[in-house]
Amino acid sequence: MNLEQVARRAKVSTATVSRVLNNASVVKSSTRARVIKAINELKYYPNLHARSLAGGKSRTLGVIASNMENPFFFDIYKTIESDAHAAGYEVVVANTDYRSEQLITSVRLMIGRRVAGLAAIVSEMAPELIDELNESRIPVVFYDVGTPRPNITNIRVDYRRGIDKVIDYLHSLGHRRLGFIGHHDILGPINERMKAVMDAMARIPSLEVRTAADADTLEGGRQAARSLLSSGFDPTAVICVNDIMAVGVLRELRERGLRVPQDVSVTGFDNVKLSEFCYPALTTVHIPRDRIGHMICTSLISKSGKTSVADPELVIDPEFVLRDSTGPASR
Amino acid sequence: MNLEQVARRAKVSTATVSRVLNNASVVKSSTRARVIKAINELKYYPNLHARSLAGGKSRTLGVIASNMENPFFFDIYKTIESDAHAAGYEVVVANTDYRSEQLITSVRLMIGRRVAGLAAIVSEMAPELIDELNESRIPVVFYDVGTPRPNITNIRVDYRRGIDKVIDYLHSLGHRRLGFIGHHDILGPINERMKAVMDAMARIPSLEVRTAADADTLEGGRQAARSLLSSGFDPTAVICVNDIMAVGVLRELRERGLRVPQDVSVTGFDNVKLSEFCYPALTTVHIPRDRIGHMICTSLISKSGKTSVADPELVIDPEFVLRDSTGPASR
DNA sequence: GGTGCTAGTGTAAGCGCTGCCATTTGGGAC
DNA sequence: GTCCCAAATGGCAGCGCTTACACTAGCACC
Repeated sequence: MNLEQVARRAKVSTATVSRVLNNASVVKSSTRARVIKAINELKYYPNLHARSLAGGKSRTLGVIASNMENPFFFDIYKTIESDAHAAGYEVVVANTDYRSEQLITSVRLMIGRRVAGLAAIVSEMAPELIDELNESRIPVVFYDVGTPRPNITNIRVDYRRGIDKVIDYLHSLGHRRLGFIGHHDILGPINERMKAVMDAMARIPSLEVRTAADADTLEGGRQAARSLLSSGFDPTAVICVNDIMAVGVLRELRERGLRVPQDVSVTGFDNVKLSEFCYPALTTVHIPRDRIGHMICTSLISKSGKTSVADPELVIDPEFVLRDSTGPASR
Repeated sequence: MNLEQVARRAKVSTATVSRVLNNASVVKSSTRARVIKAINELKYYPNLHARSLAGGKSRTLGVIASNMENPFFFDIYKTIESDAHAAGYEVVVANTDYRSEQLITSVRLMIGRRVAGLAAIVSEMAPELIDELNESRIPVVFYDVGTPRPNITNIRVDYRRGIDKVIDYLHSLGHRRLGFIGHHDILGPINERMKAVMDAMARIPSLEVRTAADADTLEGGRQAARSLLSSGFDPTAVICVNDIMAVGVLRELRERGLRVPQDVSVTGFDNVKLSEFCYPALTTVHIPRDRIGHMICTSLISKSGKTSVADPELVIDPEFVLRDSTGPASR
């Protein structure tokens, strides 16, 4: 089933069918009607591969995320998807599981698909990609990592400020022994969130901080809490790198008979929907995922075609959200 | 950057480069090495569109789900993805948001992409699709809806049995006034879960059931609970169509000062990871999402190529999981 | 020196579209 | 009736790849 058969049936040329399909240029409305009739009768759906091969473009955006299982990433994805659909684009996703090897594979896959734009919402990085990406001439947005370059926009959240807000708040409540829970990926000394915690420690001398890490899942949060606590360390507050892990921590504390916030305070990050629905509701830091999604889409879709010269770095200042999982230090 | 340039650089023909790329047939290892060198030097990545156009196939599976935001769907997707990758396939997803109009769009998109196989993990349906799908000759697996046909495999969970297990258990604890919370999609009288509840009511005369529905999200669960309770109905147990909505219900009850399970029992469905992490942990029904994912992949990948004649209908019997959100009826 | 293999490569015909350019058609204007 | 100029269509060359099929060595054998 292809253009030619439709053309034959409608007694026109393939070019005309193509014009109808792309509702471009002027096709006499009687002709158009005949073609559309043929298309429907034959249940014809254009071969997208042929289309993008011939057209050289693909009206598809690629989204690569570290962990779609975490609603944080998914929320951004959803916004991108709906914006893209509104603009007539499709979206294809890929997961990296925080592995930069997988990032490379995924980027190459996207290049192979000749996507019209690529959003990398990842915290891992692979330097060799920058070159490949640049040569591919695909507009790219990095969220979280990377530095701005021609054709590459960067969107970042000022995690440091977010973490600082959390730590200052906890400090004001008398907390001095803090646990910090991250996922494996965040352990690298280059990581900004880790650094923020460490810097805060330096800034506020009375602070004692221990860290633990595990997978970026509910279960990972629980495991990390377990290893943090069973080391004999006895924090009055646990700061978590995100809400999902915080919910995991909540469970571990509950099972150990520790009350939140009376015995231990817990904080999340991201302000994912779940943070309001868990018990107790999490004190967290809001990251405007919809705004990020919109920014990404705008940047990608406006850029495809035009080669913007100066690509800005956009930094977002996250907002502290007080709920029920934090309280005065108990000891 | 294309095959020809690589060929020129390696001083071979495009056919040979293609052979190397598909590591097919016999290529002298010295030649192969030269080609690979050229590929790397040029940072060449094959145009996937051209590939599938020329080859007529696409080594891509399509997955269409009703609501990827719900981990139930996502878990199945994840399994499919990892199985697919292991078999050298890629996966593309689409969401329908329970709208059959969107289902149609997505299916056509997948046909346009000439996917090697299509998994529809949806509860909505559109009859006209069956024909289109059949004519497209794409192997299809439906989860949850539809009836088996040539080239279409069906996988179902016996929801009725699951619901029955829940109702019987609650009944044995003395519960007589039950709330049933679903998402909008489930309201249709044809829906099996709804029917199961209604049939149970008929089966056990002393039962009184009221239903409420909202979106398939945490917030939707909460809203549905709100409308159920503010109608003046005072259930001793609330049965939820899935875990996510149940967690939403949990919150609403908590905010109304109702204790779970002392005042009201709550049950979920699916046994999503979150059901263990919320408070109180949900009594639920386990649906083996990994098994479903494997079945889908097996069916799709083995089928692509061979035209299996008899496509079985696979029915899964779900298992009751007792946790902390249920207890004896209070009144 | 022929003949018959096989292993390794090259040639070229599409795959189903799009987009440029050429061609036809149908009215006015004269 | 002629001429001219849109408006509407058709023809066809690619897009970058795969895949018959054809071809060339190189070697063993009679």
